[in-house]
Amino acid sequence: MSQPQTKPVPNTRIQARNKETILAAALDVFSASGFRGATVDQIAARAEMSKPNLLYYFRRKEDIYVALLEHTLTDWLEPLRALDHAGDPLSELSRYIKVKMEMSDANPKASRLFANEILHGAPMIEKFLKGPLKQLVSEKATVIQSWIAEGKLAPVDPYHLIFAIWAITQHYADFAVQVDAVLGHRFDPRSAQNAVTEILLRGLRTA
Amino acid sequence: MSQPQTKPVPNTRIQARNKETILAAALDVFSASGFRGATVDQIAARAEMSKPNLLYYFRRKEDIYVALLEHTLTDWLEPLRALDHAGDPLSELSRYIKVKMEMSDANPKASRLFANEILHGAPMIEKFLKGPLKQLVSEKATVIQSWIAEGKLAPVDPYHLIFAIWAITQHYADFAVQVDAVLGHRFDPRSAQNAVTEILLRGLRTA
DNA sequence: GCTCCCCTTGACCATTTGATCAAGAACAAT
DNA sequence: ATTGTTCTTGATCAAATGGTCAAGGGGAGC
Repeated sequence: MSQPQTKPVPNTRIQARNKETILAAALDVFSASGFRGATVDQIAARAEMSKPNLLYYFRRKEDIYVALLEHTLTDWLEPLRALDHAGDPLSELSRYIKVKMEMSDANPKASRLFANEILHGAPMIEKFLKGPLKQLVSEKATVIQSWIAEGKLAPVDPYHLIFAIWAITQHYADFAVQVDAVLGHRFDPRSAQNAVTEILLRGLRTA
Repeated sequence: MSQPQTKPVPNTRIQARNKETILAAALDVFSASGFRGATVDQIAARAEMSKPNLLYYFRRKEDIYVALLEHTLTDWLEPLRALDHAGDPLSELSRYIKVKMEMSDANPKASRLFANEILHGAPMIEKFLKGPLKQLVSEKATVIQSWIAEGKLAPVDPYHLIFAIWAITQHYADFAVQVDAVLGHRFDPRSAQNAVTEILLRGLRTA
C-alpha cells in the first residue's frame, strides 16, 4: 500500500523546506487579511520568493489556504480529545481551559485564520465541522453529561458549556485588539487564564 | 448652531431612502465577505442600483463601510450602558446577557461585520475602542467591583467577566455555522440564552 | 564533463474591480 | 412651460491581482 506517485508527497528537502516557508508566510498574511484580502504577491514577498516560484509549490492561492487550514485543524481537536471521563471533572475542564488559553496566546494567528473562515461561512471546512468535530464534541458532551449524572458537576448543558469555553478562549486571540484597547495595555495571558478559569468553573462545583 | 452646509446631511427624501437601501445591501455583502471580499458591484446589485449611482451617494467603498460601522457602534454600547449599580447584580447581569443574546439572534450580520473588523486589527474603529468603549467599560467595571465589595457578587475580575459575556454572546452570531454543524441542527436561541445565562451567572452568586 | 530533472524567475496575460465622466432623465420651483 | 438642480447610468479607465510560460540556473548521478 505504498503511495502512488501520482501526487508526489513532499520528497525533496528543498520542497519540504520551501513548503514550510510558504505556509509560515501564508499564515501571517491570511490571518491578517483573510482569504480574499491576502494576495499571492504579499505571501511571496514574505516568503522571500518569487511569485511563480511560490505557485510552483502551490498551484493556486486556494491550495495554500486549504493546506494551512488542514494543518491547523488537527491541533485543534487534540486538547478536547484529552478530556478524560476517569479524571476529576473540574481538573479536566480546568486543564482544557488552560491548554486552550495557552494555544490562543502561543498561536493567535492560527486562531484568527480559523475564526475568519468560520465567520465567512466555513466554505472550506464544512466537512470537518460536520464530521470529526461534531463526532468528537458529541463524545465529550456525553462525558460531561455523565459527570453531571454522577453528581460530580452542576447541571449545565454540555454543548453550550463547550461553546462557552471555545468562545472565551478564542476571544483573547481573535479580539486581542479590542481587549488591549479596553484594558489600555497589552493584556497578561497568565491573569487572563486565571480569570477565565475562575469565571467558567466557579459555577460548576457541586455544593 | 445650525449645521454648516459644507457637508450636506441627507436632506432629500430620495437621498435618505437610497442611503438606507445602500447600507442595508452593504451590510449583507460586507458581513458575508468582509471589506476586501465585498465588491461595489455586489452591493450595487443587491441594492438594485447601478454602480455609478451607488457611488454618487458614497464616493468610495470605504465610506459605505465606515458609515455602516458607525451606524452599528451606537447600538453596541447601549445595553452595557444600562447596567445599573442600584439594581440587583444578578438581575442586571442577567438582563445584559439576555439583551446581547437577543441582539446576536436578531442581527447576526452586524455582529459579524464588527467581528471581522476587529479580527483584522480594527483599522477603522481604533478610536472607538480606545475612546468611548474603553471609557464605558471602565465605568461598568467599577460598578461590578463595587457589587463585589458590597458582598453582592462573587469576586471575579470585572473586565474579564465583561469579556466573557461579550465572547459567548457574540459566539452564537459569529460562529453560528460551527454551532449548527456541531449540534447537527439550527440552534434554538431561547435554549442557548438559558444555557449561557446559567453558565455565566451560576458562579457569581454569593453563598 | 554530461545529462537529466528539479528549481527559479522576468515578462506577460486576462480578469476583476474601484472609480470617473459625460450625457441624459426625473424632479422641484417659479 | 422653463429652468436649474438632483438623480441615474452606459461606457470607460487604470490599477491590482491570480495565474501562465518560456527560458535559464543549479544540483545529483553517471
